[in-house]
Amino acid sequence: MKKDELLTQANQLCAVDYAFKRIGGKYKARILWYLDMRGVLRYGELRRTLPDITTKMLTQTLRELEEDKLILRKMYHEVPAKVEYSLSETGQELIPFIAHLHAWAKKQIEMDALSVGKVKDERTAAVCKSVCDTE
Amino acid sequence: MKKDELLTQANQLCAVDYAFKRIGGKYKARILWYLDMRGVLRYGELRRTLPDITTKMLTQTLRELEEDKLILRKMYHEVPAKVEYSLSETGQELIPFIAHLHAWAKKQIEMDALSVGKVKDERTAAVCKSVCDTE
DNA sequence: CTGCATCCAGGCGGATACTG
DNA sequence: CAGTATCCGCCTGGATGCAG
Repeated sequence: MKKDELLTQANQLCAVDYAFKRIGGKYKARILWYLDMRGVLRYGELRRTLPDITTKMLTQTLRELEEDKLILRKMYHEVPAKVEYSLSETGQELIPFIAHLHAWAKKQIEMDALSVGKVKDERTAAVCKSVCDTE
Repeated sequence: MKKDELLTQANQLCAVDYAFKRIGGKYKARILWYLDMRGVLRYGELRRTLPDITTKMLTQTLRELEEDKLILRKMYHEVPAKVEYSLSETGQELIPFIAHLHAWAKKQIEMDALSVGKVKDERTAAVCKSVCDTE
C-alpha cells in the first residue's frame, strides 16, 4: 500500500495501524533488517538472502518501500544491469524497533523450543541463524 | 496463526518473520497497545475502542493472542456474562516496541500531512487522536 | 542481472444473522 | 454481554514465462 493512499484515510486510522500498513506484509521488515545488517545490497543478493521470495514479491516490496521513502535505490546503467538498495534515513529510524522485536522473537523461539520440545534439526536451524541472526 | 503451527516450520523462518506472524494482522498490535494503555478491558470496551472491528475478528484475534500467551482472559460466570482481557508478561514485553513504532508513526503522519497538505478534517482527526493516541 | 506480465489459489477479513 | 455460524469478496502472494 502506498503512502498517499494511506493519507486519504488517515483520519480513521490510528498511528499503530498506520505503521503496520507501511512495514507490515510478509517481507518488508525482513528486508529492512537485512539492509541494516549488510549495508548496501544488490537485487540478486537480496533474493538469495530471502530464499522464499519470488522475483515478483521482491520487486513489488522494494517498490513500495522506495515509494514510502524507507529505502534508497541506485541504478547503474551497465550491461548487465546493476541495482543497489540501502536504507534511507527514515528507514534507519525503524531499525531500533525491529531490533527490539528481533530480540524478543529470538527469546520466544528458544522458550517455545524448550517447552514444546520441537525444533530438532539443529543444522537447518543453524543455517537460518547464520542468514537471519547475524549480529 | 497459532504458535505450535509456527514452530513446525520454525527452521525456515527467521526471528523477525516469526515475530510478525505473531503480532501481525490487522488488529493485534492495536489491541495490545490499548490493553497496555487502559489496563483491563472487557469485550465490549475493546469493541468500542476499535470502531472498525467486527465481533468475528475481535473474538478471533483475542483467541489467537490468548493461545500465544500474549494476553490473559478472565471469565466471570454471571448473568449477563462478563469477560476481562489484560496483557500477560510476555505481552508487556512487546509494549516498548509498539511504543517506539507508535512514536515513529505519529511523526511520519505529521510530516506527511505537512508535505502533502491533506488531512483537513481536524474534528475527525481529533476523534481518532483521542481514541488512539491517549498517553 | 533485474526485472515485468499474466494467471491463479488460498486465506484474511467483512456482513449478517443467531445464541446462552 | 459475549460471543458463534455461515457465506463470500478481495487482495496478498505464488508459479511461470518473457524481456531489456
